[in-house]
Amino acid sequence: MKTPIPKPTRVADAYEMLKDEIRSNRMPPGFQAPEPEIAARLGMSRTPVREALIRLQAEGLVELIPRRGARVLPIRAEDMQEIYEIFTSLEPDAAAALARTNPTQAQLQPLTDATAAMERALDTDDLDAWAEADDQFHRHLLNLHGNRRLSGILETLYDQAHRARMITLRLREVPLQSTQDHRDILEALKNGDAERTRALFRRHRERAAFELLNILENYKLPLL
Amino acid sequence: MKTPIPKPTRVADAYEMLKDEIRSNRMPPGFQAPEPEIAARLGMSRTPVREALIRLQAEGLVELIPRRGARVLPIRAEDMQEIYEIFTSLEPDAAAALARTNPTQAQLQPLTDATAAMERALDTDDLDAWAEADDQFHRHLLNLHGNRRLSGILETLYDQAHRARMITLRLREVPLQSTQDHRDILEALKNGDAERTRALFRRHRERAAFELLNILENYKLPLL
DNA sequence: TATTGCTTTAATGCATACATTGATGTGTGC
DNA sequence: GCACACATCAATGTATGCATTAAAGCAATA
Repeated sequence: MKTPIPKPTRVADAYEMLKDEIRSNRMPPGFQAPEPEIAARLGMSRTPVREALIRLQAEGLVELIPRRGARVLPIRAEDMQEIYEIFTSLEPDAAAALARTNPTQAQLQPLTDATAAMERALDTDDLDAWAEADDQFHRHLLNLHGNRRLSGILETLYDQAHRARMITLRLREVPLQSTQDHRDILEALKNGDAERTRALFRRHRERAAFELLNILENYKLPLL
Repeated sequence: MKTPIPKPTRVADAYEMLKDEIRSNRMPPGFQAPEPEIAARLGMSRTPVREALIRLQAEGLVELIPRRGARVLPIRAEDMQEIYEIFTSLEPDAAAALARTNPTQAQLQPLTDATAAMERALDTDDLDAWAEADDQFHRHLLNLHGNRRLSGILETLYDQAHRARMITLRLREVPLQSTQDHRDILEALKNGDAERTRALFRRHRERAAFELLNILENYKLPLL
């Protein structure tokens, strides 16, 4: 029995390409273009592009404005506030639930690896790698927890937050504390200490939100 | 300045109609039909139907199976478990945050009304009205809290859970406890007691999940 | 110059056409 | 009766055409 590999179709291509352009800020916040133009750029007709855009709109990355085309959503401090509030609610509970299952070292390996990668990245001053590893930690944690809907929701929000994080990444202190947070959380998970895991995670997200929002508000970045 | 009223377009119609059919179980879990058939039934071409279906898929109500058409997702106990776990994480925090703002009686009026409606519905043995009022309570609460993304996420999940709730509504005891929960939560909100609000809400959702899952598993309902 | 109204332009929303390709059914050989 | 190859059918994925209508440009007027 073969696993049905979803054949890459044009809609899927358009979706991937556009999402990548947006995440990478190559299509910056506020960028706007009519469907025909995007279609031309992607070398396909309007139909698959339109369908991809509908998905991206549902995921909160673009806005479809009648007669004006698709607009890449701006990065507003309020949006990040909303997003981080949700992180702060969901992730600590998910992590605590995972801790309660008394996961084995082997199971936690992806998290150990991600944490190690974060530390390595700090040593080599590679902030992009750091951000990537940080992301991986959070995603793997959710996978381990196993609630697929929860994963889906949070991944959508990670995508939304990604651009802001990349922009602010170099405007703040080296993320020593954040890296240490991960180390601590991992430790609590290994010990199966649910309450400690939850508390640590909550603090982790509260701090992250505080830092991010400070930067966004102080620097008044050109995010529209 | 006039508020731009989103003119009802065919896609929007298709979306609303299909969503309504699904929520009401007129298109029952497991129902499957090819796009052309749905389009014919709605009296429009495939294009708007397809676009509506893409949205509904993103919202977890249908599944688009290549060559087989759109399929209304089944109601599985595991899905409800996932959903209620998310409720249990998000709503208590949101309610606690609201309590922390020391809301006035006037602000809480929609919740008072909803609670009263629940009690009235119990008196008159109108379970549908009860469910409706229950829903309203939760939605209004989120509105008051103000995190739009949070509202969006939870509303999507309410929709997903709706069908299961309606099916099980008459298979369980009269929801006295649940109604009382709302009364208590409202009281805690009025008192601005964040921690009590959170605790009550969490218990409320935990109990609801327990009951719902029990019914789903025991009755082995034909939900596929 | 600012305002109003008209003309032009062009993007969307939708319908339709069509090629591709998986699913279904039939017939043949064993 | 069963398996397999093949022919048929039909649904999707995509392209394209077209009417509608908002936006932008322009002109005439105050």
